[in-house]
Amino acid sequence: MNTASERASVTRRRILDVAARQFRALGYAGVGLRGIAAEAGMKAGSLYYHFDSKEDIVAAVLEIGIDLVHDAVAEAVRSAEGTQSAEAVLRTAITRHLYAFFKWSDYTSANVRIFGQVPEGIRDANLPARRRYEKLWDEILERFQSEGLAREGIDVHATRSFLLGAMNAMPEWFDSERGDIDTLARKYADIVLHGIVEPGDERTA
Amino acid sequence: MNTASERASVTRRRILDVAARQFRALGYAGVGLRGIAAEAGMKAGSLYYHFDSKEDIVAAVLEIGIDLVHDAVAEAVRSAEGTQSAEAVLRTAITRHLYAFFKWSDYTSANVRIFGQVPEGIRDANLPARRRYEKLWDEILERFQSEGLAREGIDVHATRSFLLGAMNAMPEWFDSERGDIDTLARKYADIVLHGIVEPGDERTA
DNA sequence: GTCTATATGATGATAGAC
DNA sequence: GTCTATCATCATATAGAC
Repeated sequence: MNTASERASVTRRRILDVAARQFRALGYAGVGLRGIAAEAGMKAGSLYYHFDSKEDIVAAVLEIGIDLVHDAVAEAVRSAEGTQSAEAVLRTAITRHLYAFFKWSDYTSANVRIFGQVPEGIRDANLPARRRYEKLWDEILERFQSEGLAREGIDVHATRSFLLGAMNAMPEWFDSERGDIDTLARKYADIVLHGIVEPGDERTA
Repeated sequence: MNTASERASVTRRRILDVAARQFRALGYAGVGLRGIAAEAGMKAGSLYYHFDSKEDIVAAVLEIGIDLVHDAVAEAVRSAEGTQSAEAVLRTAITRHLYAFFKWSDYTSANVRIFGQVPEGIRDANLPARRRYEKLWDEILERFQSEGLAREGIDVHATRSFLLGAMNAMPEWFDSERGDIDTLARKYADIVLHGIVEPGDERTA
């Protein structure tokens, strides 16, 4: 790679960083190319050297948003799968998801928030990445059933949707000044693994 | 009430129904007054007979979104509080929340999706209603602790955020053709109450 | 109550200078 | 690579006829 295209890549990434942050905060239609350009240090027309359209920009943001969190969780799961228990793998996956979500939260949060607002073609293009990530979580949860650890009646699909929904809502209220991700991940894992009720004879409902 | 103002109220409500549906799908900035007016069977200028501004419309949608689900859950909780167990109350609350969320999902989903996108003044105006609803859930969860039913280390605030986040994500994937709300509510309650892992000697993580 | 007409400004996108 | 200038279209909001 020569210097020119390297620098082009850096600029491209800076534009996407800005776009992700603004899409997350303002929604798809709430973000204007003039606003993105201003925060990236250029004029609106200059964006078209790096991207073909606003849709092109948002498509890139959506894809990165899923890929970042997928790779973070998949890497941890693949390396732990042979040696660690299903419970340990789930705890690691939850921790990685929350870390990724918090760290690159602009891209992943933008994906969660604006996915339903973008033009249909952009949504369709992002669907395979989403399905792939959901499948990863289904495999993590299915181990509990194949190893006979799951309570009867557990629905993997409902459990995955429940857990991802809970985790994805985290950036809306979590304050990193008042708590840390590891502690939160442990609390979330505790709930989904064992629930809030002390086991015993209280099953009177 | 005379006939004129009654009909005005009906029209006002029809406008809000349309606005809630569009805000939910397209985000705050993605909705235009022309689009709302068209679907409500009038021209954009006519909206100003019923509302002062676009902000006025979205403020009403946000408020209704919280109030509907709050009243549905609060009514069930208050009537069951003296006679039913903490677990039964939680199960009822989850069922009511999911029903309300599904039934009036345009208003409540719009609130969840666009709350972060509206002008700051509108957000601030909706905050008391949100806080009130969160407090209701905290009280439901605190009963487990005050009655000694909760596992040690349970964090009410984290649990409430976890549970509300999970439930609020439901409209994005739930298909009423393939499942019913009661079954889903039971699964969600089972997870948050007892977790996915069969109690026993598997605590090796 | 709803209409038309309009004021004023922002939007995505393009063309061509530098 | 970034700029300026521009186009056509859209936005919210208002005024006044009916």
